Amino acid sequence: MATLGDLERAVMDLLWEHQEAITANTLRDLLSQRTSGTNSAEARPLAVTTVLTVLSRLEKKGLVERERSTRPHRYCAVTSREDHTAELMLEVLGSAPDREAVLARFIGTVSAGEAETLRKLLGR
Amino acid sequence: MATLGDLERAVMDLLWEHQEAITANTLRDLLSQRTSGTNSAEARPLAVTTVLTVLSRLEKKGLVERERSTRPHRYCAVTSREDHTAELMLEVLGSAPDREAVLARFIGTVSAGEAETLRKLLGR
DNA sequence: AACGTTTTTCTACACTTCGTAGAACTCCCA
DNA sequence: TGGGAGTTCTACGAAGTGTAGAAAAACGTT
Repeated sequence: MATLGDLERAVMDLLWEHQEAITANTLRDLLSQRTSGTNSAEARPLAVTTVLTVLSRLEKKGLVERERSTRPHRYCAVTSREDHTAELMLEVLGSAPDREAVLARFIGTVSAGEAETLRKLLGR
Repeated sequence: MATLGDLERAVMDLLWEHQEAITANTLRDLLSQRTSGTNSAEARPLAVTTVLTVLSRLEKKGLVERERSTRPHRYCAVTSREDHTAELMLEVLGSAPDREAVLARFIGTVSAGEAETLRKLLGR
């Protein structure tokens, strides 16, 4: 229950960037901007229904919450990106019977600066 | 390119448990054992071709290597489970623009014993 | 060299997820 | 109460996965 598709991912990224809840239309516009830079031929923007479908799926997955009170519904991410990512990492780690060995490998790969941060976070 | 299906996962787990390369038939038997405990009605064991299909797919994904020299081919995992898991964790972390914030959340969740291990691994 | 057995590859199908969006329905304002 | 904005329903194609039969290849034995 972890992986997201490309579009789902893009939507989550936008929701995470915005602190405020936003509408499907706004999202559609933001998505168009995002891709117009990448693509040469100005790809056709997505239909709003497409965005709404994706939002519904994300809602079902528990990643997105919607305000039904306002007329154009507004959507926002349930958890912050950091929390979500950290949770994912734990999910990956969780399935291992040898957590410490995994952590050892993991630590060996983070950058020096990050190692320093970790040291501070771990205290003393 | 990260997620595995249930059967793929089960096969990888068995390959990781075995240090030696093993055949599809052996795997089939091990898989049957594994499920017979869980399931009451002694589910029908998998066909060998099923196991072979899964092994081919895992090979294509670069997770499994096969010895073609011996007649019943023998299969083994390319990387250890720890390495694989650590890599997955990095993959998850990698997509974050705020790696340190993620690490902070992550660290906050590991057990005290693991935190101790991490402290040692980080040195001084 | 031919046969039967074992092993591997090919082909196939059902089911799920995801991107994509039209059709149909619901709301609300003028 | 009619029309436009918004939402839900329904649908379809592509990809990935579990599953395995059919066909092909390889090998040991006579």
